[in-house]
Amino acid sequence: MRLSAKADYACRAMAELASTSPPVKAERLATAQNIPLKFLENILLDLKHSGLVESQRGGDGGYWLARDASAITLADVIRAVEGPLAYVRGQRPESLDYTGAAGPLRDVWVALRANVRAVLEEVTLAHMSSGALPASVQELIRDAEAWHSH
Amino acid sequence: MRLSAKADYACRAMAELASTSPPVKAERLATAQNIPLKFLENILLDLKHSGLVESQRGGDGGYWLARDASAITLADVIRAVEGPLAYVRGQRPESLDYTGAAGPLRDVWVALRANVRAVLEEVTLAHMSSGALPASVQELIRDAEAWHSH
DNA sequence: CCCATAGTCCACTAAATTTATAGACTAAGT
DNA sequence: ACTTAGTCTATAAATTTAGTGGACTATGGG
Repeated sequence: MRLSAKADYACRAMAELASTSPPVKAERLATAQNIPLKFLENILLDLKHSGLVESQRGGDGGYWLARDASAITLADVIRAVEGPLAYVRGQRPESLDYTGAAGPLRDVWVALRANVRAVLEEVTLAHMSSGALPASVQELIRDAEAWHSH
Repeated sequence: MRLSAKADYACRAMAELASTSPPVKAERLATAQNIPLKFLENILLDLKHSGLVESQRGGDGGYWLARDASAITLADVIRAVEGPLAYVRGQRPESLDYTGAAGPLRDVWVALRANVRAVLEEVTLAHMSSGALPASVQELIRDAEAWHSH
């Protein structure tokens, strides 16, 4: 399971946007988050087309969130630049059909997506800029670290 | 978040292997699961190099599981052909370092991976061939379907 | 014991996607 | 008018994914 650089950049740029007073220039986001400027501009355009950010041109221009940071989840951001949250072989889990022994696999992918959603739909940009992640997510991290120290 | 065709094929081939008496020829797996034969051979080679399957050449050759189906998880299979279970920009979550407002993002990716693991480390090939998925996974599916019918 | 055959093994090519860049254009402020 | 900065299209480079051809090897028949 892989998350693209584009999605990672988008999340970082949005986190930065959420904690800077608007409007914010693309160049500032690029240097703050170490993202190639031109690539970032493409991403911001995707985000704008999805209605997550708004912008203004000109000397005093820049970008800002289209709605409150608490009303934008990471899932929204990722979907804006990558399409569906979780897909297998370029298709949605439910549109795959498996024959023979692989039958149950479709259900596994559905479960997998549900668990991906459980994280990405919960975390908002407000969580990001406050630094306090939702309790359910924090618990996952604690468990993961406990696991790791074994 | 995307799972490659290779990983999907590998899981399907292993499910088939787990429910056929050995040795099984690559061609049989390919037709049973509708996978390009030559591509499947590459995948089987990866699986062999990871120690998940064994094989024999010659007229009466074929492939079989290197250990019991209940001791091989989908996570094992995916790691064998794709590398780390969940990675971002080609790197493991914990090796990324984020500055400024994106700081908490690293933890989000860790949580995400934990939740991916919660599914893939639980499901074994024995579950696949019996058709009975683990209870925790079944619950996720029920919730996902309830969600969908809204 | 050697040959023929079936089938695995490996190196390589082709296609697709992702990542990144360049430059022309448009709007906003001074 | 001039400068600054977003918008958009095209395209180039790099990486990943998908797919193929042919060499190699064990087995069974003669």
